[in-house]
Amino acid sequence: MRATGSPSEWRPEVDRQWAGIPDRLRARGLRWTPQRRILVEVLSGTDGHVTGAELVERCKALDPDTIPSTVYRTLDVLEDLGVVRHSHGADGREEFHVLPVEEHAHLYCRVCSGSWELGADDPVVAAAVVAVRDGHGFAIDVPHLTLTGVCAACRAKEVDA
Amino acid sequence: MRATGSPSEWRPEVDRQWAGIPDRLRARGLRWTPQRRILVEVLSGTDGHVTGAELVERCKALDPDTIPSTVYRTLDVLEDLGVVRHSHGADGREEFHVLPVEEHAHLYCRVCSGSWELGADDPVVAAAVVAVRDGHGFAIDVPHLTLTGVCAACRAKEVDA
DNA sequence: CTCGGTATCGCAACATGTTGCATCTGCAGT
DNA sequence: ACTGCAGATGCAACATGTTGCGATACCGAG
Repeated sequence: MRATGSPSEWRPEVDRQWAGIPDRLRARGLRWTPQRRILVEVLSGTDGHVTGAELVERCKALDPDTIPSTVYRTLDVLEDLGVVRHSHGADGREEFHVLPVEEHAHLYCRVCSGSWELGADDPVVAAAVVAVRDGHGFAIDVPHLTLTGVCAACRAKEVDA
Repeated sequence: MRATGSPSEWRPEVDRQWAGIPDRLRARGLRWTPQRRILVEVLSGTDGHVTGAELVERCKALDPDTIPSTVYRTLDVLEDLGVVRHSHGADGREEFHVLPVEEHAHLYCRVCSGSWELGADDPVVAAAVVAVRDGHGFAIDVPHLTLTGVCAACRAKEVDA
């Protein structure tokens, strides 16, 4: 029974995650609504990071009647489901990561506003996580982490000035 | 000429820092205004962390005509002067540190909402700073750093559940 | 297929900052 | 003391979320 009547192209790993969401909601006594469908549609076409405001915009593109508070509340629900994760960027704004993505932290340069990812498997990150856990009993949420500072390029320039 | 005509008690280390602010502003072509005097007065009586909103409230207590945007703009100026530093708490809200305080990062538990300080001289922090600098050429702003995660106590409880 | 409970929605008000602009004022120079 | 002007202020509008509440509609049971 493979590909029986499947319309457009079928990307198993990706689509299966989104297809299961309605039932995963109902299994928790939650509901599958048109508004949630819109947001999930937007998320399924999103790669990497997005701000809350960006998601609201993209939902409005699909449905001009989109209400921001509904989007934010749905994002909370989806975070409980493990579909997205949020962190706060260097400016304090919300930033959402669509899963599955490799867990990663961010480096943000306050001089040039540039941003880099730091994989959770980066030796530096891994060492810090273990050190904080052993030294303080504290388990860090790596993906929630943004390190603010000055990047190599900007540091070089500052020396000149 | 010691304590000549000094009214109330004189706390050299503390008061001198605040007393120098007007001239430090003028030296940069900036101005010393009543609104700034109010904010500096509030800051001089503040210990540790405060949110922006809290500072606005305290200024309003001294002068009901206080305008929030003026407070925020003055905080920017004072940050340039090195009088305060800001970071973003786990919820993304602004958090100001009144100097001089030892540089420190924060641990924030997303389960119990507890918060702990982590000194810049903490071996874990120091090691991470050096590692990121050597590994990525990136200089971390330690005081801007908030690590979100789960504290030891809450981790113990989660195992039970 | 209808019904009822309750999760969700839409909306309005609020919280916390940020920004543009016309007006005002601190203060350096005379 | 007076004056000019760049730096500050006040105000209003906006950006990004959050929250309370009454109305709506999803969906499991009968």
